[in-house]
Amino acid sequence: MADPSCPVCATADIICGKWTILVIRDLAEGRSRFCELERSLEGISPRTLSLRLRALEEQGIVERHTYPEVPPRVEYSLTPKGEALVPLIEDMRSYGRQWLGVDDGACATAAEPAEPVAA
Amino acid sequence: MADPSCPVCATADIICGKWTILVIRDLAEGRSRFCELERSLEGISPRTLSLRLRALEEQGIVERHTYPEVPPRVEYSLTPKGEALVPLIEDMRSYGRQWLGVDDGACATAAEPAEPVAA
DNA sequence: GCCAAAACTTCAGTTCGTGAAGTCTTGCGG
DNA sequence: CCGCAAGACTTCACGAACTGAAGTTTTGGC
Repeated sequence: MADPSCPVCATADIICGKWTILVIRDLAEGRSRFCELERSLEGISPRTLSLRLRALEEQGIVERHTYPEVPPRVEYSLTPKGEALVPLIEDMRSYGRQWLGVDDGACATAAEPAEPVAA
Repeated sequence: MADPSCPVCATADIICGKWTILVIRDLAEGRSRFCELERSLEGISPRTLSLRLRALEEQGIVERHTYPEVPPRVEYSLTPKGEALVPLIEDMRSYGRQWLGVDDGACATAAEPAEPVAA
C-alpha cells in the first residue's frame, strides 16, 4: 500500500478489504461453511465472500476443506497464521465497547475508560 | 457494515477505508501537517487524505488545528478516542513482524513465533 | 438422466480511490 | 491594492472495487 517494508502497512494490506476482518472474526469461532458465513455476514455479496476466502486462502490465513457429499460441502477454518490475527480482533471488540458505545452483550467490560462513548 | 450492534463491526467501519489506519499510525507519532502526511503516506491522493481526515474529525478521532500564518498552516492530532486505537496498530505491527517477515528495524522482537514467515 | 441443494460465477450498475490539474487562503513586498 | 509564494485543499475524468440478481457447476441418490 504505502511502504511494503512497514509491518503495519503489510498487515493493513491483508485486512483492509471490506468484510475481511469480519470473515476472520467468524472463522475464529470455529470452522464454517460458505452459506453460514453468508448468513452471518448479513449484506455481503457471494462474489465478495468468494473473493475474500480465495485471497485469504492464498495468503495462508484460511484453509479450505471439501467434502464430496450429496450436496457438496465446503468448510473453511483459520490456519495458525490466521489465528494470530485474533488478538487484533479482540482489540477491535474492546475498542468498540469502550469508545463506540456498542456491546453485543458477551463478556463483561474490564475497567472504566477515561472518557467513554460521549467523546 | 454488517451488524451495527457488533463492536467489531463498528470498529471495522471506522478503520476499513483505505489508508485510514496508516493516517492514525502517523498521527500516533505526534501532530502532523497535511503535506507531511501526504509525503509519509507515499501514494495517497490528496483527495483521499482529505476525505479520511474529515471523516476521522467528524468521528472525534482526530483534531484539526489551523494557524493563520503567511502560508496558512494546518495541523492534525489524535484525540483520546484516537489514541485508544494505538494498541490496535501495535498489534498490527507485531503481526507484520512475526508472520509477514517484514521489519522496519525499530524495536527488538519479543519471542520466537511458533511458525514464523514460512507458513 | 434428473433432482435438490450447496457453492460458487457472471453481469450490469454503483460506489470508492487515483493522478493530474486547478482553486483558495494568507500576508508581505512592490 | 496587486501580485506572489506556498500550503491546503477541490475538481474532474478514469479505473478498480463492491453490490444484487441471476445463472452455472458439482454431488450422489432415485
